[in-house]
Amino acid sequence: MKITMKEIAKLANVSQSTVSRVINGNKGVNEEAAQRVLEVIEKVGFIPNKAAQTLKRSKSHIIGVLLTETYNPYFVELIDKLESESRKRGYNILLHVSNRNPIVEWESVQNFIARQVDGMIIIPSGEYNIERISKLPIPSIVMTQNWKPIDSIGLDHILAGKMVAEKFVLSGHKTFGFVGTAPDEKFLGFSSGLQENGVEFADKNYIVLQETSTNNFLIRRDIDAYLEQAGGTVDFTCCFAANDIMALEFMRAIEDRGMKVPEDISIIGFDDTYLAKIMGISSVHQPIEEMVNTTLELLLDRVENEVTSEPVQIKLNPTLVERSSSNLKK
Amino acid sequence: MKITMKEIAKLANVSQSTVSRVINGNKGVNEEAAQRVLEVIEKVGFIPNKAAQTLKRSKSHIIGVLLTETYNPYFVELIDKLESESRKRGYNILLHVSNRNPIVEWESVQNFIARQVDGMIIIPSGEYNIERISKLPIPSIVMTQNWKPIDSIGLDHILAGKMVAEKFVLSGHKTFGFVGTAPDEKFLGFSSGLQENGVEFADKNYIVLQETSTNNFLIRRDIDAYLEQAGGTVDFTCCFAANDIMALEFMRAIEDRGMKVPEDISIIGFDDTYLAKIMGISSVHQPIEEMVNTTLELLLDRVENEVTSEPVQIKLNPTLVERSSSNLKK
DNA sequence: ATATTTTTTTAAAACGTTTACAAACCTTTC
DNA sequence: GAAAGGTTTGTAAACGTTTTAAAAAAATAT
Repeated sequence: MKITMKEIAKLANVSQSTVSRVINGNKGVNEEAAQRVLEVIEKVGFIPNKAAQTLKRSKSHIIGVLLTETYNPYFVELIDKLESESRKRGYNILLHVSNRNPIVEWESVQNFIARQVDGMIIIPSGEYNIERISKLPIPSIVMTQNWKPIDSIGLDHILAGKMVAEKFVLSGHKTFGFVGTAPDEKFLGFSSGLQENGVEFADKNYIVLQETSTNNFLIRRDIDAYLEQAGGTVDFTCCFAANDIMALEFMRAIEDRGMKVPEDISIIGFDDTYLAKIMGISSVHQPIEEMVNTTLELLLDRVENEVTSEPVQIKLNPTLVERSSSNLKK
Repeated sequence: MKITMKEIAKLANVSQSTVSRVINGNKGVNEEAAQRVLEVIEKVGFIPNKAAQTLKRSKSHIIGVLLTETYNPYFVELIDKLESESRKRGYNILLHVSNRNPIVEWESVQNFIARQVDGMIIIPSGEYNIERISKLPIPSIVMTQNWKPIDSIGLDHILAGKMVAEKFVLSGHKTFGFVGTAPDEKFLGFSSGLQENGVEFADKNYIVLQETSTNNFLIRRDIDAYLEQAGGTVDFTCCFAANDIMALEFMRAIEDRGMKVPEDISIIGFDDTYLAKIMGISSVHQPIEEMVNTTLELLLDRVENEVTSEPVQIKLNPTLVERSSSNLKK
């Protein structure tokens, strides 16, 4: 039923290995014979079986990409770029989404292995599986945050937090808010940045969001809950949000309650996704293009050159894109 | 280097075929031997090579998913659901993005074939490749719109357009706007819906957006251009947008110019993505869950049961979710 | 002419599985 | 105690490629 190199060989009156050579552009094939083979291939529409190639070559030209979630447009912009850049380089993308479930995460990694991926790009759900992933014989790289004993690439979140803190302080703000899930490097940077500038972050101004991957409406729910409990207002004049959706939802929530952005409250988000651009939200820029290119370069270098140097942690520098949601001094 | 069934066999003191039987849970293996095999597998962490399995079984358990673009959150919600549901059913996702380029689209399909996917789910860039895709020996299904000689599933866009038209008319509107790329079924339904209700759509109220997949900022640019040319205002009191982003961008654009939504203009978007939910935009709902489930059911039925009945076109019914961007009569 | 080198071709062994078939081993049963 | 039956096991072929090693053919030199 299915057409294979064997039939091509028969039709072109050569041996199978000759067909293979032609397909792979190997030297030492008579010009005329090669022509005949190509014609037959064209005529019958033969497409080589990559499962067989993978088996024989021990190379699949597949990259496993594991996302935590898709509700954040940032990850989507990332995967879009990843797909096109990988394809350009001759690799295809096998996609998994862990929904921040460490068990699913590990299963996905196992699946990648079973599928013989040449490399894996992982946005981890936490540190749960980092250790064992780093021990795998397959090149793997962690994106969007730096993790320790593994190749990783990400913005310098600490620095980003500090940068925002400094901006706020220099613009005259005295009280500060933060929207995010459990305290992370962004928050760490933010609060220590405040300290370095002689002010203190007040814990009650931390709007804690439940960690969630599937349902972004919890964000608004948690923000509303916070605002209700706080009496419909807020004890700070500027606010840093851990991503653009949070920034947007926070903005909508306080505007619904009559506060004005940026007059009453300045807001800065994170990721600089199209959401921030559309909505005019100031945001810490993620250089997606640079990130993807660097990631693929490193990963494919490991894949193709069997380099086994120490894992590296690549930190990218944050920049702030100012829009109408914040009123900052230059 | 790489560990195979052969070593497992040796270590467990059985033949390779026995190992295979154990792994696949086949009957006729001595309980004690099976136990031994499982222990060895566990101990050395053996994972069967799916490339070899694919080759032998002529079944990859991979589904090729081809998207046009990712800027529209609707497609993202779709792919997220597709990934999780496929995984639940034992299939993995190979992802391609065509960026509405018919050549890339066809290359992706060829790649799917080479990769031995069991089925393909395609959001097409147009009709360019539909014909030849429908002729492939691999089950394929087109999503989000109905296309003719191929399995397809999508909202009834005509009906959706009519529904919106009717809603607007019944709510007392007399002038109507539309935001979208080249006229499609949504617009067709919308304008014929108006006609059926005794009113006419004025061509000058069609805000034409350049077809684009990579850069959503063109949307705002085109809307601004239209508004400038129209003197900063608009000749209609209600507007239907072909997707939620367009609705959102249009809303922002007219609000920036001092018009009020919904007091001056009612807006209804399309897809009912989280964007619409967050921003309070009325929108025609896409039943993503139902769509994905129906798609997979049909596709996997074709894959697993070799059913070769005629292609079907499945039409889903639109419903309208009303939010604060429109002021409609019940 | 033949010997030598070079080019082109083929046959066959892998890659890691699954599976049809046959062999070996137990039980029963008469 | 042998025939019949059922389990369990192993051998080997196959899936569709790539690639090595060797054979064949062609080209060149002597």
